[in-house]
Amino acid sequence: MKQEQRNTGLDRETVVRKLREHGITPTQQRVEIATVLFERPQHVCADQVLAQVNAVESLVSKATVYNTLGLFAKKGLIREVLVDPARLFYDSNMIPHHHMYHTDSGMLEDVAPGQVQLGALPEVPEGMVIEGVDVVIRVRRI
Amino acid sequence: MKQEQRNTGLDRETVVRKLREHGITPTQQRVEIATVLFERPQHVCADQVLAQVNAVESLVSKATVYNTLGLFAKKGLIREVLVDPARLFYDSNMIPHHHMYHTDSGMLEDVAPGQVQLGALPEVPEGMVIEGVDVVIRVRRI
DNA sequence: TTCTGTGCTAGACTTTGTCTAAACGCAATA
DNA sequence: TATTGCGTTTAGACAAAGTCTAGCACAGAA
Repeated sequence: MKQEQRNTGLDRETVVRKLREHGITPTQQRVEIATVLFERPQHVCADQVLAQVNAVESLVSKATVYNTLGLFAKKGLIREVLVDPARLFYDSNMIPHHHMYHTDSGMLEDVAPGQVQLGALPEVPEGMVIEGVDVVIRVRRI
Repeated sequence: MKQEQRNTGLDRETVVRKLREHGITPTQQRVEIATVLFERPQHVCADQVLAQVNAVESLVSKATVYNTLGLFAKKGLIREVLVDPARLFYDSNMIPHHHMYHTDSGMLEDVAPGQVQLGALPEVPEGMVIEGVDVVIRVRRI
């Protein structure tokens, strides 16, 4: 794999710092993937990340993309979004928010948390903690 | 395929009526599948339905199970539940409710709608309607 | 230098779900 | 009774997302 920096808005140092802040050892491959993820706020699946990372030249393998996305999600750098039964999406926007999913087009939109009033959550069983609350508003053409 | 009735709580006529009420032609296979789904309120994936339907003798093919579950969901007889990235679950309980998902065990629990106060929903784009709002509370062991 | 642990990789593999082409079933018609 | 037609079912091939395995590379410690 090459050492050159990808031409992007986010510089390498910022990405490396971000990884370190989340307890992730910043390897070449992880930095490449993180750079793609944070180029712009977006919803992506593993396949798209793989394609974007390797767009110019082959930098990262499929296994590493899957492993890395899983690691990033576990470490709280990105968030899994379950809307499409066929594939798992990842959201690089960690500011709390919900989603609106267009079932006919597959489009996924962010919904500001203020736009959905989520009140009292139910009791959580003893010894359990809430990992997250996902709200997905499914919409379609009339 | 055999004509015998499965030994269950719900009788065939009730199931047939239920299918008709949802505009579904009640074929032998569809009745078998619906019977399994409504034996008790439960969350099942296609694989489990396939196994349960064919537990005693081969009654329904894989393709038909998948097609039928899709049809039932489209017609509003059952509901798709997206919690596990690896497989699609179906919920035969159509009374509005939410879900609590145990990420470490894969267990899926119902949450009464009253336990989550969902307030004002966001504006829906022109020409679109809300198909449903899914709330999933992900919990895990401390 | 050798050992140990972590990360990366190609490619095989698994699993869920879809597709296809043929056969079936049943009702309506002749 | 035979025929036609349409929706349904089927076995098995297929597709696609994601996981696993075994080996290699590299860095730090002994």
